[in-house]
Amino acid sequence: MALSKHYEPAGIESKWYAHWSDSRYFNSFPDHRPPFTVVIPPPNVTGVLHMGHTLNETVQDILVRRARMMGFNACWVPGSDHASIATEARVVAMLKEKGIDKNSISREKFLEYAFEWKEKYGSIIYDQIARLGCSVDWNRVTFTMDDHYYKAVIKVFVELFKKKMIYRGARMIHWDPSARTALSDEEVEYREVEGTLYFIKYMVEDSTDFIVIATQRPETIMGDTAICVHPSDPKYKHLLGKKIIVPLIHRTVPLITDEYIDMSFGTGALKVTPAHDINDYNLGLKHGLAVIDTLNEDGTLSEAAKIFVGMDRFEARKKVVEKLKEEGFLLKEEPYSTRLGFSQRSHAVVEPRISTQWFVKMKPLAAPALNAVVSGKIRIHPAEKFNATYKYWLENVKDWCISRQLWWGQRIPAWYDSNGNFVVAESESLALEAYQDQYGLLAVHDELIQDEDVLDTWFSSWLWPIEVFRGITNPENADLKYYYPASVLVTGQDIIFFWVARMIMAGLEFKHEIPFPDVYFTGMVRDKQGRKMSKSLGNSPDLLQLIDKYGADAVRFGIMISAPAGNDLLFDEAGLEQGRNFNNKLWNALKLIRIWGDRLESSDKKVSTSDPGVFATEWFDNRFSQAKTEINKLFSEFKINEALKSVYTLYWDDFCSWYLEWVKPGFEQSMNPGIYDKTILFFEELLLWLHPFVPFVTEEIYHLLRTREPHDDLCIKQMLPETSSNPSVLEAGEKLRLFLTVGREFRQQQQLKNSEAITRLVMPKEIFGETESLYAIIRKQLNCTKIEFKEGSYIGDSEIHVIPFHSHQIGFESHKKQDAPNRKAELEKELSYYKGFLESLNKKLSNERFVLNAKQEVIDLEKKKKADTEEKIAAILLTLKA
RNA sequence: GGGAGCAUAGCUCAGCUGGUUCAGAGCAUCUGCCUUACAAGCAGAGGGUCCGCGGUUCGAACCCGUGUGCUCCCACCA
Repeated sequence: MALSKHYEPAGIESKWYAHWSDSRYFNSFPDHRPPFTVVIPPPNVTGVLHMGHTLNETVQDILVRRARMMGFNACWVPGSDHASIATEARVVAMLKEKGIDKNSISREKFLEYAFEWKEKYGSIIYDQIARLGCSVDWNRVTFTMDDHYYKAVIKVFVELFKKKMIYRGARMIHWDPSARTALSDEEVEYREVEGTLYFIKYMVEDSTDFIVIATQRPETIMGDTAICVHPSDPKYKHLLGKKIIVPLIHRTVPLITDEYIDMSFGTGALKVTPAHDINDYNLGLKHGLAVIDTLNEDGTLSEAAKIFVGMDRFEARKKVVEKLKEEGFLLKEEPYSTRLGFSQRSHAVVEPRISTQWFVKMKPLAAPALNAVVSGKIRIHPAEKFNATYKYWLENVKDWCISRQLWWGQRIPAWYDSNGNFVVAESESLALEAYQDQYGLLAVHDELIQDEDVLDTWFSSWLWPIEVFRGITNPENADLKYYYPASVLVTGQDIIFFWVARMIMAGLEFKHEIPFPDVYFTGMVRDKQGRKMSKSLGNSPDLLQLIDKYGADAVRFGIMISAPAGNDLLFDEAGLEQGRNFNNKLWNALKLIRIWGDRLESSDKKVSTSDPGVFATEWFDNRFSQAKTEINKLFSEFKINEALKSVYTLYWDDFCSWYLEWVKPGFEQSMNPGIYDKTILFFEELLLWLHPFVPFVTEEIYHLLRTREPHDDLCIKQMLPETSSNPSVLEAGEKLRLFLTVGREFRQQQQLKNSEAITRLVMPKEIFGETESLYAIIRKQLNCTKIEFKEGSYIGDSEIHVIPFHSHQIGFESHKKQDAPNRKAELEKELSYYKGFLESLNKKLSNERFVLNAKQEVIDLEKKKKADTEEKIAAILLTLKA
């Protein structure tokens, strides 16, 4: 069968993914092998995979596939997150298009629509995960609103409530007026915004005196309940104890003092609006001020505002300014830039608002979670970048607002009677029992009503590594015991607090065990110019289109090759092209080897010691071992992109450019079967090491390389263990490669055509020793008919001499150009080089600090270098004398 | 305002314990090649005040100080 000119991924990818799935290779069950568990960071059910996910999933798949091939029972659990606010917003919008108002339908009806919507769109991400080649266990798909998961969240809520770690209370929280729900602190994003600072005149009661207040939010003046100045501010000394009149509404408020005030900012006087600013709220608490909430849930002005009631907050701002202007209270306006909080989900400007919400006490959870990282039980990669951040957040953590005024999510399991007494229980019937225990019989005409609110999405996600194995709902099950804790968590650094820290808390709190020993943070994926990927910029490519264009392997390759651990990566399609080229390079080696297969010598012919393949195979064997050690080390340090680079070089340079060229039979010559078999083994093993990165092309090639038994598939083959490599063979290989490079250069300089042979090559034997096969490579690669070994002599005039210089560089010179003085100069140059080196070594070794601080092996190494150098100097001196 | 990280070739980055395997890799660029697996390739080349300044040291890309610039996190002063 003739193979196509280029590797064409389209049909091949779907074929193998189907085969892998049908063969249940990725379905894991507990057995005698050690487990390797990864839980996917569940993408939002609303979304499609963007390049950030692509990077994450690729990293996970590389780790999972590699573990599977190293003898672990690999289990990668896929799933998705119900993403309460984001999804609810999408469903509300969808209903609106249909002409349905959310408030006009029942909660039950709404949830029906939501689940319907989820069924329709939730599978998109799963298709994408499959297209990317992810080896997830599709039997374990988990959704955070699955029945068992729902129960787990409720169970945990009740448990924490019983431990008094959840409480209900009125607090100032971030309010999203668009989604009409509370938000946690982490769900608020701050952005720099150009605004205006308004200077407003507040009259002093019974006086013509006034105080000027600077504010950005004049629409909140109706909620003012005090004016505050610094106690020692001379500007306001004479007014202390007076009353101030709020403009427009003519409310009389006290003038209070507090050290909190910055005398130099604005006018040094602050209007205190406890209902609409966190700092004002705290001042209000301290000074016992009234709280007047002038806003409704949707951001319109409330009755309490007295004027512009029902008007949107931003509209009202304009009107208030106009009115202040009319009445002469507005003194001036200044442009002012400030940071405003926006809802991460709805992007509306958030309002600080006092409301009754449910909170989790974080201090008791934070301490063990902090300790897990500080003590090194959990290792974060890269540590230097995130350890400090993690530590700081946990040391300064505030209570977590977990209630959301939404319908899509786990409904808070609290039941209230008409007097506001409440109980928390896992079900309504249990609630009734609990109520009776606590408050006695429910009044005849009363009933228990469940809390309308649902829980923060992250209050469900934090159970992910446990409940995907039913560890909350069925704590003693075999899966949990086998798979928990997970082996590694791979996720984006942006959710370190939302998710990672809280999973660690949950793991320790509910299972008394860390959820994973290693956390690998991937960077943000940005575009070529370093901008964030976003829909509005149109710089976020469509994953499926990329896969169609380049193939999944190329996408995986492209994104990994440019993703240094923990650093942001600039996404550039050039990387995918490189990946495509790489896949093609694999394809072509396959073609070459198959051609050799058709040109085998009769099988009884032995390999002669002068066959180039003898040294070539020995060298590559050693080179491969060396590379394995290196790659394993890189993986253990989670330097996955460097591991890819390493295996890339091993394949392209070492295997293709050197090894294959060395063993390649000459024109119209046949291939030695022994060398051929060895080559296939090398190639197969290379495929094993490449497979985690580029699974499809390697599987395809594996099957085209020779006929296979059914289910002899690459993705479940075991990698051979690391072996030690022989340094002297490696060194000879290095020298040989250098020799050939310089030799080729020399041919070029001499303008020798490929067909023109070098008739005689004169070289000292000590460069390579007695390796017959190695000289065969030189002869073949440099097209040289004869090599002669001479000790530093120069004969004839049509030959080429090989001159060694420096430690292991090799120079060629044609005899014509070679003069004795030149030779002497070369040696002298060399001598001064070695002398300089020796001097530096001596200094280093005689340096007290070096000797004291360096490890013994380092010192030994330096000593060895010194001895070698001395030897070389002696040899050169000897030659010079002669 | 507090904290963290970064600054090395046009771009993205390696560079362990300070030294001569230290000035590197990949990509990009340029030059020459359709050489019997591969032009999605091969063979070469150019390109750097290792951000500036000062210090420690026999010796600094590496350690210390300082300045500058960038990035991120936290806090959110009207």
